[in-house]
Amino acid sequence: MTEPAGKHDVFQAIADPTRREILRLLAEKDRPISEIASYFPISRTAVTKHLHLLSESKLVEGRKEGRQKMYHLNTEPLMELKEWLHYYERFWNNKLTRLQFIVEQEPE
Amino acid sequence: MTEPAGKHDVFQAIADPTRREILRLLAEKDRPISEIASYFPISRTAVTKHLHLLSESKLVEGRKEGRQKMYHLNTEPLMELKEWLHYYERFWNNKLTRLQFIVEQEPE
DNA sequence: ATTATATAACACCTTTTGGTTTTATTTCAA
DNA sequence: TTGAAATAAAACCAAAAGGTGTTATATAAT
Repeated sequence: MTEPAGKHDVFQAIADPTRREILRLLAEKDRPISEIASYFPISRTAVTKHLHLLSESKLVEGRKEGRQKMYHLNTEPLMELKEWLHYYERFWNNKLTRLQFIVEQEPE
Repeated sequence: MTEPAGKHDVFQAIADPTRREILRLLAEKDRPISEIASYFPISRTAVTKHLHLLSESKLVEGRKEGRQKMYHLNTEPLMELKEWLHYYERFWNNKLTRLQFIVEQEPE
């Protein structure tokens, strides 16, 4: 039981470069939609859609604050990604082991 | 200069569950197209397309072997993902720090 | 009260994605 | 050499993705 995943999982969410950039912006601090949108050449509506999708995958949360909506980063879902990646880490380890071996064999 | 990325980067490549499953299969061992396809309910042609895309992002390599084409996993491009993830690791660390604090405060 | 701000909710458009089927081409095997 | 196996290549299709613009609606500020 790994979560229903609904249709928009983390993998989907981070596939788009604009969305990754949004996450980056929210990593610095919480920001309202209009501020986020100001960083992109696309329409505010388009940014809102990206935020909705990121919301679905729980990577961001929005709270209403006066007349603006503040968005906040939530990295917890990235754990799934980390775990997924971990499975493939042994391949790198092998490579590192091999690299280590080569380095150790190198003459002065 | 992080690579031209061509249009199909790693993030895109792993966004699709079928493709992730293909990677999983190739992690066990090299396999020919038909064998890979046998694990999915979709057509062999569809699987081939996924393999092409994975090839573009260098996550797999195919070599012709007799009349079949063997595919091989290459995890190196996943490094980019790992680095990307690493940026967000500090948030987890913060959470762990907070958790640690809570646990330490807990009475016997 | 009125107006400007910030967002939400629609309707709509174009390209990409993920899939199909059909038609070659190459290679092994009988 | 004739056929079956394995893939490649092409044309096609529906749905989703990423974008647009327009029209509400709620909130602040004057």
